[in-house]
Amino acid sequence: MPADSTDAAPPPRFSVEAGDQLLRWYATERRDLPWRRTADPYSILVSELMLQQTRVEVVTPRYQRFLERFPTVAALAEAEVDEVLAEWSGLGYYRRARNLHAAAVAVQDMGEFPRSYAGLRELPGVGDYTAAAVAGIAFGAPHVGIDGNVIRVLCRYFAIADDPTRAATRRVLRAAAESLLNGQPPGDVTQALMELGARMCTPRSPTCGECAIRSGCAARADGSQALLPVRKQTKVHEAIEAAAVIEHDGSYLLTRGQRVGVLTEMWEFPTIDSRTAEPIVEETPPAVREERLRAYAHRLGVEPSPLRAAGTIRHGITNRRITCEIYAGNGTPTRAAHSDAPETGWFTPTEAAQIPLAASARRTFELLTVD
DNA sequence: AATACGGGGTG
DNA sequence: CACCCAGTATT
Repeated sequence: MPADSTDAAPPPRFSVEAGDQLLRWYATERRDLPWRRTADPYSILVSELMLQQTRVEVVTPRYQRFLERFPTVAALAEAEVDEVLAEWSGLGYYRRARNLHAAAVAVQDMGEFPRSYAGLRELPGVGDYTAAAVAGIAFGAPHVGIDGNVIRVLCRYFAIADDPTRAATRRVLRAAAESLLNGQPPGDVTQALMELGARMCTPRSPTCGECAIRSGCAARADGSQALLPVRKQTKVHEAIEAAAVIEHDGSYLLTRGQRVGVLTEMWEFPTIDSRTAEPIVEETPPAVREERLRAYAHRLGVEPSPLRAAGTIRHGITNRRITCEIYAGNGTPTRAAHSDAPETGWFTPTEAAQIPLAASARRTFELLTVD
């Protein structure tokens, strides 16, 4: 034991006054978001899955559209996964869409919507945060959802400089958050903390002078708000790809299943990189890239014309930054694809808008029509 | 505990 | 361009 263990700091807790200040601020200043207008657990679950690692501004229009298409658990459970993925296109983290569909099927099988943290936690795609948030918001259960916003607010308010990804730190944060549950509606506690994190206690340039709980904030007192929460840097890998845009009678060749762990069910243009059967690396000359792409197209059962360089798109998938060169030309389906080739299809741009399309492919379509 | 998983908005 | 977002599942 360290020698100073006897004067360890008391566990951080909110005062009753701070809790009142926070909840009063939330009651008057909360944004009118669509998922705050419903008490339907299914709708709230949809919003929470959609909001995982995705900003409110991006989610809002997509949430409305999703619920118009799949208005109930039953409607979603009866839909095909492909329909759900198509509706999810562009939102990223496509496992969420499959999980949401599977969760709807599970709820149908259970006969009723799980109302407890433990019951919700069993649903696919529902982790600690989402189970706590839905339990509190939809059912008034005494749980606080702790997401990135809440972690930031708590680490600053209590000047917690420990790594918030550590289990011990998470326990401290949870206890601190739950100290707000004293007589307050749990759903409002969660959403008030998140709202504060999104509007005042922002990652950069927080507006501490306007914050509802600035008087008790330890980071504001010592000026450490810009340094909290602490985080370790993530390493980003550079990657290079080449994609073939092959047209035939107004339709374009797309594939899916060409990658291993990523974008497995999303349609893309045929793409090669350093790890594919027709590899390219940074040093590969353009003529060889074009040749490898044609070889790939050949393996897909297509006889391509020579391909011309048509531009470059930059995009990122999680920890990779990708430079993708586009090579465009014509091609004719000639025979069956090689047995281990990925799934292929020909789509007009209109048809492509209705299938699960990776964002890079959407960007590529845009690049072509702008020319 | 570390890593993979999308995509986009923002300073 | 770096950071990071209403995180989860897997290793």
